[in-house]
Amino acid sequence: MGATIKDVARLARCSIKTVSRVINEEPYVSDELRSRVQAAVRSSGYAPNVLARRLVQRRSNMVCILMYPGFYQPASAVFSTIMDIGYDEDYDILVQPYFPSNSRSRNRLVDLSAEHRIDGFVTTPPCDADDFVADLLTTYRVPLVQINPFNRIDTVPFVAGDDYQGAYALTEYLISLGHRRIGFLTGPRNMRSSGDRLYGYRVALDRHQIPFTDALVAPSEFTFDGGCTAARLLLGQDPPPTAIFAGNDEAAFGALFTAQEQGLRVPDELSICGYDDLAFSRNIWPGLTTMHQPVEEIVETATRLLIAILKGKEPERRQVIVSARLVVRGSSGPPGGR
Amino acid sequence: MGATIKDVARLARCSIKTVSRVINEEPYVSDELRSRVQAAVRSSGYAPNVLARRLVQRRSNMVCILMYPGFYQPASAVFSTIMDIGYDEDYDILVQPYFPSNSRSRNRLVDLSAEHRIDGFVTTPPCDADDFVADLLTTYRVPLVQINPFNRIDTVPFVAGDDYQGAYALTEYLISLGHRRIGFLTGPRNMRSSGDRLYGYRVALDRHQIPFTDALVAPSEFTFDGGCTAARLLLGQDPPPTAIFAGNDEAAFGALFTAQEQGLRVPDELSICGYDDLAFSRNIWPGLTTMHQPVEEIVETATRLLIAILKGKEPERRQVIVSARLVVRGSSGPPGGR
DNA sequence: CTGTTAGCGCCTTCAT
DNA sequence: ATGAAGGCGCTAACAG
Repeated sequence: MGATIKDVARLARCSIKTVSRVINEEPYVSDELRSRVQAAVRSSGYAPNVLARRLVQRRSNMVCILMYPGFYQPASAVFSTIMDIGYDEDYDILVQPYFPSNSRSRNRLVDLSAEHRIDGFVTTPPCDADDFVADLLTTYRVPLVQINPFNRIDTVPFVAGDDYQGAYALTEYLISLGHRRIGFLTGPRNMRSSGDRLYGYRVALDRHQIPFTDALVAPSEFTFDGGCTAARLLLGQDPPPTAIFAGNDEAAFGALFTAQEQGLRVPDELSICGYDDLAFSRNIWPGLTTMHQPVEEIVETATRLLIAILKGKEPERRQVIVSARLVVRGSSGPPGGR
Repeated sequence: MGATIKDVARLARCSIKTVSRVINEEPYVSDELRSRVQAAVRSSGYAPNVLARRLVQRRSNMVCILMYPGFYQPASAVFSTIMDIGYDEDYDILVQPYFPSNSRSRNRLVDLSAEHRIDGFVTTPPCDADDFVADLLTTYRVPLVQINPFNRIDTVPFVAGDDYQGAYALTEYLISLGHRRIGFLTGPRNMRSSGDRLYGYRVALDRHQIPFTDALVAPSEFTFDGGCTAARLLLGQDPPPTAIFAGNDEAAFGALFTAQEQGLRVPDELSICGYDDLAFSRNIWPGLTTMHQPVEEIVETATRLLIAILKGKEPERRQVIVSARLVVRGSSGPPGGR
């Protein structure tokens, strides 16, 4: 059993409050007493009991980030960043899987908020497609920051990528290569970014006087399998598209797989682009051209925003939009390989 | 501010102890009182304060999983499983990045153990290559379960894949296809599984009277870039190997990339196999032949083992070895495409 | 500057 | 079967 504040007080021959002052770096302690306490802390191996502190302060110093399992991205790249923030700010960060509209997920969320264990939440898409999350947290008055929110609510802080701008830029890039028949793979309807990206694609076509064709838009659900199916659909057309812009990288991987399966040479016979720039996108042959979203940065900003709010430091911007950057790799080129 | 146990007691006209009995499902409460309390709980929206409970029980009900950031696998696939266990068993599960021998990581670990916030730990490779972890936790008497431990210590429970068996099986499979010149990509020296896999490869060669050649073994560090470099090295030989067995899937992805970069047809001109069966292995063209390690199962077993130990239910087996299964996909075939 | 007194919300012990 | 008292380890509020 570890030493408690009382043990330290006894060792340092002072009151527990003085010990408390020293370990919390409060002022009003004489240098001499301070160093006596510090010595006592060292010799006893004392460390504050975080649980007791949390109880009396009525704060758990824990935040929770809701993630939809099954997406590649959230994983490794992001965790290190998140946890580092936790360390800096003295928060424990709980990663919680959340399936929208799933009762088990919802119950878990209710428990976490009701039992006073979580000070604040960050949601990632498509978790917040389930209004339950925002409603519940509002009821319990637990602060929430959304990443790429489905609905941008004035009162809820968020950090989002600029999907419209990104999709516009990528489409324009393909057009500049000479492509005219550009297929597009969409994601779930309950995901804002999917809609915004489609819109960026449409506007870019429009600005360059390329007619929009319904038949060139196929649903991929933003998954690998969805990408395969959708790509097969588009490639079956006559004439087939010379380029496919998948609304996210996972779907693009599916499209790439399908193209290779059909013996198409990428990019000579077909250009394929994605969106997100997953860690894997540079590792897949021939390298995926995509829009880089600075996921680490987005997650970090959101988490810091939440913690700032929890600590009562009102940040100047509660709604942040981050732009995406084109990354050209081997999967794109001019139609017909020049 | 939520209702407390006192509020419920007042509403139900009984003592707080009775409320406590009801919410903890203890016996010795009359049916009538019990239902009165339950009604009061509902009408007040009471939920126990987990922080208070943790303090008085001197348990945080939190366990921590140490993961090395940068590996693909740990991520999405695994999290949902882990968190579900947490829900079942009423534990919060903290995922913590850990870099072996890194002082920041170490400090963080000290804090977590010293401040009474974590009841137990699970380590994943190569975190435990740093003896600091086991030493520290032993000192603080915090239970530990290791996944694929670097050193198997009698006193420390673990769950591990059978790397030797798996590598043996995969090598034998390649031999059965007719391969004789099989390259092997190794991982970091501080990773047990790397050594075991190499050993399985050697023994399989040996059993089939194929001479072991040093030049066919190249270091990959179990990363994509490592796989690229190592594959380039092997393919530069004369004659080049007809198959490459990468000690893990990430390195195999690198080898695959390099092969395609050099215009080699996989598997006709070169077979490539990996180990682990990452989620992505089926999504990369032409599909990676690999040994499937049931990662979810391993992580689940380890976590449940830890929680069982924490709850005082001594499990019958404290050291578990799980075997791997061959998964044949498009990246392997007979040498010379028959 | 330093110490004393009260809790935080809950569970444990021991009466009743 | 029920309740009263005490304390987990800490900090907040107020005295000295």
